Order: sequence, then structure tokens, then C-alpha cells
Amino acid sequence: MVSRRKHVKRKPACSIARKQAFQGQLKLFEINESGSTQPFWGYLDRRGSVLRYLPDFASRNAEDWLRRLRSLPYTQGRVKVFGRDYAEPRLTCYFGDKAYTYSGRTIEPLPWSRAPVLQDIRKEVESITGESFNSVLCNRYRNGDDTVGWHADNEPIYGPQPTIASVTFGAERDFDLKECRKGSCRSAGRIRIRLAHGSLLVMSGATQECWQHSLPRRKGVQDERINLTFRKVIESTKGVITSIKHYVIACACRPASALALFFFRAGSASLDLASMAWCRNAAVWTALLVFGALSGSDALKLGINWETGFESSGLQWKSPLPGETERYLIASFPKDFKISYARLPDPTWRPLIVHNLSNPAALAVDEQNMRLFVADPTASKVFWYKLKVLPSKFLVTEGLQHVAAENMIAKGMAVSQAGDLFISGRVVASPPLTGHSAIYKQAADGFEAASPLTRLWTAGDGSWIPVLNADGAPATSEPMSPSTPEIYQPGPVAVDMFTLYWGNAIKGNASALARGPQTVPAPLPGGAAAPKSKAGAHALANNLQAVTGLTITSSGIFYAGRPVQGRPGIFALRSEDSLNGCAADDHCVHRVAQVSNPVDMCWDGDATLFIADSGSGAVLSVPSSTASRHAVVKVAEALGVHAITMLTVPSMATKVTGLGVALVTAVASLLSSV
DNA sequence: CCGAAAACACATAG
DNA sequence: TCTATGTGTTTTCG
Ligand SMILES: [Mn+2]
Repeated sequence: MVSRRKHVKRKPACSIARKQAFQGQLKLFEINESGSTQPFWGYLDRRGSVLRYLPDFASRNAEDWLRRLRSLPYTQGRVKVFGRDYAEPRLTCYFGDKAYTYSGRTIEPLPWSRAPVLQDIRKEVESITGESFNSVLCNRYRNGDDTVGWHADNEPIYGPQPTIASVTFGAERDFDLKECRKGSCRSAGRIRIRLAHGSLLVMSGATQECWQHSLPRRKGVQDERINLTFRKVIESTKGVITSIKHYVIACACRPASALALFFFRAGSASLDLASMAWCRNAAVWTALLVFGALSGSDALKLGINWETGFESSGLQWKSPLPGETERYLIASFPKDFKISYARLPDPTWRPLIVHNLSNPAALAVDEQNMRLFVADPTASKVFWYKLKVLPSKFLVTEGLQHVAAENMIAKGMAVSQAGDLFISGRVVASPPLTGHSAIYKQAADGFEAASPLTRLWTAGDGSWIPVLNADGAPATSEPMSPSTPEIYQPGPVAVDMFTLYWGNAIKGNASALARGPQTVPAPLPGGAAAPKSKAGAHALANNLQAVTGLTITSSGIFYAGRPVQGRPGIFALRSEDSLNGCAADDHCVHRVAQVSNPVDMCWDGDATLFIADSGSGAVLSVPSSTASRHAVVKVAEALGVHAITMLTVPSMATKVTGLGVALVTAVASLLSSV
């Protein structure tokens, strides 16, 4: 249902127009294959934007519901834009308990009782999403000429991180999403979904903050599509506290990371909610709530009901944000041939894998499928293990050592959300063939079947190159793939929804840090004519001689290594620079911390970056909330540590109350001592 | 397989 | 979150 976008033109990586061969391309991220009906549920980015797609939500009710929905009292609304009044290019009607306001217009709702079909569908949507909805906007797109332009449903009346459930009936239409970074929505992530008759699409988390969506014109579509968008309009705010003089913002108050407090005199600074969006820690929001750090309109944006949330019962406030998570820091100790873990904040290492490893040099975790990947370059293999969290919260493997890739000397690994494994390294070529430094992909469904790796890019001058036999002749039996001068000897790799990033462990003529294009040219069969198209890799930064760690976080790309001159440390590019970088002069590179010998990094998905430092024999941490200088904190002694990764699993829904009280008490004592 | 027309993508102004 | 316009690209179809 989700298509590989055949003709969404992408901005070229550089200013040179790049002709795209749209056929036979391989995308790093595909919700599912075009034409199939697979459901999807996952993150769109590292800022907590969530999308869920159920193609067959309505199943056998679809026809009946559609028939009943056709008789709703749709009208063509009018909209004022740039001072001119236009008829909206679609018909709408709105049902709900409360008035609906957008773009300065207030629309009186029709009562739910007038449309039993909507109550039926709402019930179904609520039971599947586990959310409640009190309003629904019904859209009737009469044919392919009816559209809706780029927008986000980020009206304050929906509160922060609203969940919006969209049910489709009738004609299939493309639904586009594009990512916005720092106000600009150009050339970041893009997704197209062909919404099926009877399907359900749920946007939640930060999707309305970080993405826009639209329904583009489709000349070929004759039939109508009826679309229901269920939303929850939050309570109005009354009784906002105005007497507290200090604004307190608590950042990164995870136990393991530094508790940073910023004080602002009332009125001298405003709370930037967008900059707080990364924060999933209920205690932080509770602190904001308690200390009145939110103005009336901020509170409205946050969706906090101050009447029931604060005044009546102190902290009996249900956080709109996800609950706490357990964080397992997993580390390899190659000299001891073992892999251990620490359940943070407890710094105690507990054994995880102690057998059959000769050199566990790189780690990666697939949280979705609870898999741990272990690169063992001495064994020329990548192993994987199924992970399990016992009720006692101990982390174990299921014991079996599986093989994800063979004949592979892996330097770095990353797992995409789809469970695909990306490996940097070189293959151990079996006699007639020679190996290259390259980046490979093993699809999630591939390593169980022991299928061969797909070679995405190799080191080279940019041309398409075949695998070579030892005598230098091309091996026509092997597929050929594009090369790029941005790979010399790749070390760490990282992947987000759309892009693969790598650092060069040995820089050679390449840049230190680079990324692939958003669509990856698919390898061609050996012996085929080499296409003109280039790999499309793009240099991002060039300040390091050797990159040893690389992690993508919500605030940007963090990478570790040894500079050309100066001391080793942690560096970062802010997310708005992560597309184009600044490899020419490194002006956008920020130094985060100095670390004696950083060998690997990982991120907890929240606000903390972890660093394996073989210099001090410890795992360190820095706040990752901003790509700027931060103090380093020691998390755990770790003599001989080499690779680290992190597994986060949701823990029991913790009551905000206890945590909030603890934090608030701490903050209060701090405040009184100031 | 070619060439023209339609559809699509994207930036910009109002 | 609308229309109109210009430019360029991709797909379709005879
Ligand atoms: Mn919308």
C-alpha cells in the first residue's frame, strides 16, 4: 500500500541536478511494498513521531459503513487565505461535543447522536488505538481533484502530541507526509501511503509537530473518498496559577544523567515548548506543571487540565507522555570474550554472553524484534541472539547463537526500525574474488534464510563497480553496486528512517563523516552495463582523522573520534545540518566533550548519550538534548570495554505521582537554597 | 521505439 | 492552508 514514490522528486544532494532512475530503486525505509497490504506501526524519526497503518481496519463493515457515511450532511466550507475567500476543495462536516476552532474559525459541531455510524466507527477506532476521541471531522473528497494542502493538525485545542485517527472509505488516494526541521519542511523525510478502502491511519506522538501531511491531486481518480479524522479536543484551561515567580525547567533528570536546572525570572523568558518536545520524562513535565512554568496558553498547548490535574489532587495528573523505560546498557569486553549488561542506573555489569565469542567488536540492537547483533571480525561472522527480559528484570539471551552474516569482517553495525541490518566492513572473499571496504545490508527477513548480503556502496571513485576476481577481472556472477569516494575504511554506521550515515575509521581521501542518498540505487546483476548515475553519497564533516562512534539522536548526529589536530572527543551536527553538513570548512561542527579514547557510543532514545571510553576504562555519559558542550559523567567502570549499545524497553506504567514528588522535592530544596 | 500530451513535482506570489 | 503561474521532470499512450 505504501509505494516507493515513483516520482516524488528529491532535492539533489548538491546543487547539481541529479537525474533519477526511479525504477529498480531500493529504499532504506519502506513502510511496506507497493501493492501489498501490510500493517505498519513505528517511529518516523528520532523525535517520537509515530505512525500506525492498518490496511484492513474496517474489513467486512467497510461497505456498510461507506454506504451510511454517504448520507452525512457534508457542506463545502470556505477558507480565508491571504485575505481572499475560497471554497475548500472538498466537502466536510464535523461532529463532536465541543466547538472546533481552526485558523481563527469556530465551527459548531453536530451532535454525535445524529450519526450512529460515526459512533460505531469511533468505538472500533477507540478499541484498537486505546485512545478516546470526542470529535470527528468528516471529509468527502469528491474525486481526484479534491485535495488538502500541506498542514499539520497542531491546533492548541488538541493539546501536545495529539493522536489523530484517520479512517478511509471509497477511492484509494495517496497520502503524503513530509518531515519539518527547524521550521523548514524541505528535503527531509518523505513518506507516501496509498490509503486503502477501510484502512486506519493513526498519527501520534510528535507527528503533528515534526511532520506535515497532504492529500495530493490525482487526476486519474474519478471516485470519491470519504475520510473520518477522529480527534480529542481537550478541556479549556481555568484556574491557571500565576503566583509562582520562578520558571523552572528541569532537563535530563534521568537518574543517570546530570540534573540540569535553569531558572528564569518570570516574564524574562518564555518556555519554548518545541525545544522540550524531546523530553519523555513525565517527572519533568510534572515539575513544570507544579512550578507554574507554563503560561496559560502553554498549558493549553500541553493539554493539562489544571482543574482536575493540579488543584484538586496535587499531582494526580496523567502524563500525556509515554511512561518510563528500562534502560539496559550492553557492552562488549573483547579481551574477556564476553558481553555484559548493566541495568541503569545500577552500574553493575552482569554477564549476557560468555561463550563462543572470539572478538565481539561491534554491537547493535533491534528493539522491535529483541535481537542483539554481535560482530565478530575474528570469526568473520555477525551473530545474533534473541533477547529476553525476565520478570525479575534480568536480561538474558535465549541461548542460541544465530548467524546473521558470514565471511564478513564487520567494523560497524546499525539496525533500522524495519529490522534491517546495515554493516560496514569487508567481506572475506572466497578464493577467486577480492573484498572491498563497503557498506552492506542484510534485510530483516534475510538472515534467517542466510541469504547473501546486499552491497550498497563500496569505496571507489563514484562509478559502479563489480566485485573483482583475484586477477582483476570482473566477477560476472556477483552483483555490482555503486562506489563512492566518501568511503575509505568505514567504521561506525547509523541509520534513521531514510538515510544511512557512516564514519570512516581510516579517512584516506574520504571525508570523516558522510551519508548516503535518501534512495539507494539497487545493485545490478554482474556483467550489466554500468549506469551513469552516481552513488549520491554526501560528505557531512571532515574534522576527524578517525571516527570511532556514531549515533543519531533527536537533536542531531553525534560522533566520536580523533581530530586531525587536538584531543579526541565527541562532536555533533545539529539536525538541521544533518542533511548538508559542512565538510568544506566544518563550521557547523560542535564540540560536545573531550574524552580520552572514545571507542563507541549509543543513545537512550531520550536525552542521554553514552560513550565507551577505553582511555579511562569506563562508560561515560553526556546530555544529548543539545548538540553543544556538555559535562561528562561517569556511568560505570568498564575496563576493556569496546562496543556498547542500548536496549530500552517500556516498563510498567509508573505512577507519575511518586516520581514527580521526588523531583519536586529536590527542586524545591534547591530553590530555597538559591 | 518515438514523440506529444498529460500528469506530476515544486517553488513562488498573493 | 487557497489559487495561479512558471519551470522542469516523469509517465502514459497512440
Ligand atoms: Mn490533517
